[in-house]
Amino acid sequence: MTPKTNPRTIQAVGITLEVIDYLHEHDRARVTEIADALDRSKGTIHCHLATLLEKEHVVKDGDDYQLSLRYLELGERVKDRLGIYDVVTDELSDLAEQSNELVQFATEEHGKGVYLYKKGGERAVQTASSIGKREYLHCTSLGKSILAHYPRERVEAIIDRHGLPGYTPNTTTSSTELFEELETIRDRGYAFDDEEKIEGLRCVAAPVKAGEDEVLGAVSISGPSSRMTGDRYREELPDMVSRSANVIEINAKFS
Amino acid sequence: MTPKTNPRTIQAVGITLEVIDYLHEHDRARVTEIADALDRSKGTIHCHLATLLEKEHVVKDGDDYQLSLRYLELGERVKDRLGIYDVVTDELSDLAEQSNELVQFATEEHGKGVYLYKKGGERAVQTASSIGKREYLHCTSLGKSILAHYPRERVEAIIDRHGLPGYTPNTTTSSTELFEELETIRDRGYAFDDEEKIEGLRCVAAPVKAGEDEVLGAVSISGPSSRMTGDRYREELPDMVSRSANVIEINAKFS
DNA sequence: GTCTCCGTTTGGAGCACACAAACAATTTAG
DNA sequence: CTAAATTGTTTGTGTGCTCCAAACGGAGAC
Repeated sequence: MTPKTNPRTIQAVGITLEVIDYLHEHDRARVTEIADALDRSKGTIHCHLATLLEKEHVVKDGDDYQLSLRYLELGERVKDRLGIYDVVTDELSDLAEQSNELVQFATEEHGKGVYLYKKGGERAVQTASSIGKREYLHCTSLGKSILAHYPRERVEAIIDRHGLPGYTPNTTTSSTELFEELETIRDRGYAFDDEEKIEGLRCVAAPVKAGEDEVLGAVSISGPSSRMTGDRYREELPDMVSRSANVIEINAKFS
Repeated sequence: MTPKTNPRTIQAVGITLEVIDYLHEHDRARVTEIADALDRSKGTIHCHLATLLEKEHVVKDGDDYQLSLRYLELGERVKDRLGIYDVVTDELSDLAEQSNELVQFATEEHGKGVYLYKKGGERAVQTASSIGKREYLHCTSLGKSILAHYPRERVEAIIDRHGLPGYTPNTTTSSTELFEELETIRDRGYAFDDEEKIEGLRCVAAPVKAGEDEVLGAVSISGPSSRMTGDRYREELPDMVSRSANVIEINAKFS
């Protein structure tokens, strides 16, 4: 498919990024701990941390290292760049109140869905996902509603990269099946997730588009299967997410 | 003073961090632009960006590169780690409403003040500072109220590193003078900024402490000198920030 | 006291990185 | 429309940087 001679990559930088990821996942860590985890010598990790410290990307507290507040700054900047963040938060607050369920907004990056905002209604389910979390696209309503509006070759590239892992009996793991489903979703305007990622959880999602081709992200409502039934699941909630997605679309144009 | 043999640092990592900083400051950039700015060859920057891309720390849009949403995730995690973020936002909302001025919260890192939250009251002044922004400590009320509770040698280390640059005629640029002022602040419990950073802007700040030694940060109120006069400037507002700082202190213990 | 575990430093060998130059693909000039 | 000028990308190459292993020094543990 893609002959793609591997682009030359820099080992030292790779190690540092692994160190950053490790600190991200463990909050704080010491030299030996990281060295063991990444299978590198203590001296190597020490040098990398010293570099990160000099550039103020980490903070040293005794012998513990943690990511510095610089990442707060970087995160804020990335968030501002999105442009639609404020619109999304406003609209999703309303939607959470209306539906009394968990509502979320996600966008695609590097072939995965990235959750940008979530807001729980009064009786909303708790989920592990939070801001910045990454998730497969093929097994969530958010993901499928985004993929439905991508050109076929882009979807194929994503499948090539990440595959179609199955989580429950309902997960779509065949690409031909997925493409059929995406077509239905594109025509209908919204996507369902009937316990495809987590058993007992049903979701509905609608895409937020900018123009004809570009997809900014998607809005979803999630709830326990016991509450997501009949007309509510098949009509009311789809209407609600579609309306919300539309509101965001319109407001996004003016920001 | 500090013989401090320079800890060995990794050049390649340094370059990548400079690339990240450049992308942070310019939102999006191309290879040649970055190469020129950092005075490196195109090929070099290309390799670094390729590495960042593979590790999904940047996104490529045509020939433009930008920081990926991964930094949103990293930023959220760093924010969560602080632990007092929610307490601060709640309390500062109240304080902004009460005072009708700009209120801010900052903490110290690498010898600079880092703004974590700001909230404008109804008539609040606009400032350039926003979340994550770094500022010298010696010329702001926030900074001075933090420094006042640091041991002398720690303050000296910070002065050694960053100096005492002057911004207005009122800026304290002498270290002996600064130490005298810090003593007064420590005894009094709050700090003033009388147009020491920006002409026409006065501020009051009080520290948020955890135990005897540790300083979590500081709360400040800022406003135009014309409104910050007499008893309001000298008594009312200091009382308000002190009370707010206290509320945060107490709530921080339980989180 | 010794022992063991840290973090840090050092020396050295191998190869990875940064450069320059060639290449390809667009865009601009004319 | 062609030619020239910029792009981004690739490749080859030498140097000097990185990574490792081992030694060092300090902090607890017992």
